Amino acid sequence: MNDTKQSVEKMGVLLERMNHKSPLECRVFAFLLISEPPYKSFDEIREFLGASKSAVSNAINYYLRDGSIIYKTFNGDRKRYFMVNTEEWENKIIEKAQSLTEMNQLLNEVLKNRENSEHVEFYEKIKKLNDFQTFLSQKMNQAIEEWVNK
Amino acid sequence: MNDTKQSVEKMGVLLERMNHKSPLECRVFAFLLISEPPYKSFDEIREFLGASKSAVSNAINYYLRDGSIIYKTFNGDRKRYFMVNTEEWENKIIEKAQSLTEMNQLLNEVLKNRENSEHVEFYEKIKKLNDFQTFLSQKMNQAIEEWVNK
DNA sequence: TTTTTGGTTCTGCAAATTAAGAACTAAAAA
DNA sequence: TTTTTAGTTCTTAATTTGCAGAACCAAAAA
Repeated sequence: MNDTKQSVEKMGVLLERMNHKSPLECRVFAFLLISEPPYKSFDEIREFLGASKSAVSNAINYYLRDGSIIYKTFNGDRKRYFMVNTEEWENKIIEKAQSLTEMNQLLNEVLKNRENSEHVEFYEKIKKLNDFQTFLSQKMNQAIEEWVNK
Repeated sequence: MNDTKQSVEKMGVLLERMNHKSPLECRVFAFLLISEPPYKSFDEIREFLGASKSAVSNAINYYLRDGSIIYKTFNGDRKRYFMVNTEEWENKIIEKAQSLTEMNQLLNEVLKNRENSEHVEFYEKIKKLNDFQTFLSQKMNQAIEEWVNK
């Protein structure tokens, strides 16, 4: 149990770095990832994390809207039980892999601005980076497709 | 010129999202990416951005330490001229690409915690995600290697 | 009908971030 | 030697973020 708390903190920190969300949001997600059972009620989450209702409510609703978590209910129990939506997570992985293309946008903007630049060698270096970047994006898309149709 | 200001803002925003640095830091970098010539003095940067010396000083020193920018000097001119370090940028692209492996760390932590879980189907789904994730990381590393040794 | 449950929304505070401004400094120029 | 240049560092102010606490609300239970 205390073990679980430590794991939640550890994974929480990882999530903060990866997903760029607030500490509490990350801990909510981390908890749902390793809690047994993998679905937990509002109040169980709140109590485990020792956080306020408002903070938990906002975190949960953020994830619900975003599709990262879903909830199930049980007969004769008014509570909602929240759990990680693994289907959506696959999409998130794909998105992340494709986020390399943001870099492409940037590099293209640079190239556009430098079309008529006197400083050709700088232009060429940026172009090279763009080629590398494009190459990686392409390989990633191939890899994703390969996995999905299999 | 005003065009340049707009481009700097646009790229600045992109950089904020991608690199998670402060607005001014992002604008300094954006400016160096498209300024003509591609090297600019402290004061030229400060003036173009309409920012304070302290803010510009801190931004520049951040990037210098981090390797993202370098400077050159000219005979008979005491000023340093700062420019984007394209070599380092390639490394940054690689780092970013490899950050997919952070996800692996997380998924492994989840699996470790769930080894003895009753909820096998959830475990299996996470395992599947981990396999996907591992597959992508591997393909990414292959792609990087392929590009670098070529 | 009143009370309880399962939350949601509003208000406000504390901490962190961001950047301005002014005082400062080391090296070069005059 | 004094002054100027090219920044750096320190202090402070303004936002922004993250969250607690309390008031609130609709549906279900009593």
